[in-house]
Amino acid sequence: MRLTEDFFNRNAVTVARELLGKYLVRKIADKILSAKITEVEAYKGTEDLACHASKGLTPRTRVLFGPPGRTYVYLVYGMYHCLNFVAEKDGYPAGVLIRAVDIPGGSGPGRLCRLLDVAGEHNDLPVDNNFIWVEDRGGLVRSSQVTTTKRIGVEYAGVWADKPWRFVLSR
DNA sequence: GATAAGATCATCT
DNA sequence: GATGATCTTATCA
Repeated sequence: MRLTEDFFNRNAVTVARELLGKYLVRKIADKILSAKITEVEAYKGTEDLACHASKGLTPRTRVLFGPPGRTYVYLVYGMYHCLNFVAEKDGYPAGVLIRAVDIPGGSGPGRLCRLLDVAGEHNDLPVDNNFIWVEDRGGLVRSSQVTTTKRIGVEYAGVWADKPWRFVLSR
């Protein structure tokens, strides 16, 4: 079944952990693509220097402060997009970055968005949009399959860079 | 196999 | 004017 706002309206780290094993579904025209989520990272709060919201509420981060479950798509390094889902209650900035899904060549957030044709126009879509969403297909994820590590590419964030907020699903 | 550099632009200072 | 929640390609060993 499709995840609703309630799923995302919780601690961002919990949401990230539980997104593992769920299915990312992308609808392009009348074609449906779906893939199991295998790698995520949580970003939460204005104190988390690795989180975009640490800059405060700006036109760009406005989405993160909004209601949970919405999409947050942004451009990094001028050429790649990253796909996130907003977490926690309306007014609290947090999000979960989808780093990888279980499709050939789908590892890495940049490649993921290129393969699924996700770009800037998919930013700030509501939970019940008809383009991209997440489904729970009932598969159980054993804790022994989950690897927890620090987040990638955020060394500049000081102590926040060491937070174990990245979750990887192994086979 | 490993490391280095290049591409490229919205956002913030 | 500087800088990234990245990936690909080139060059070297």
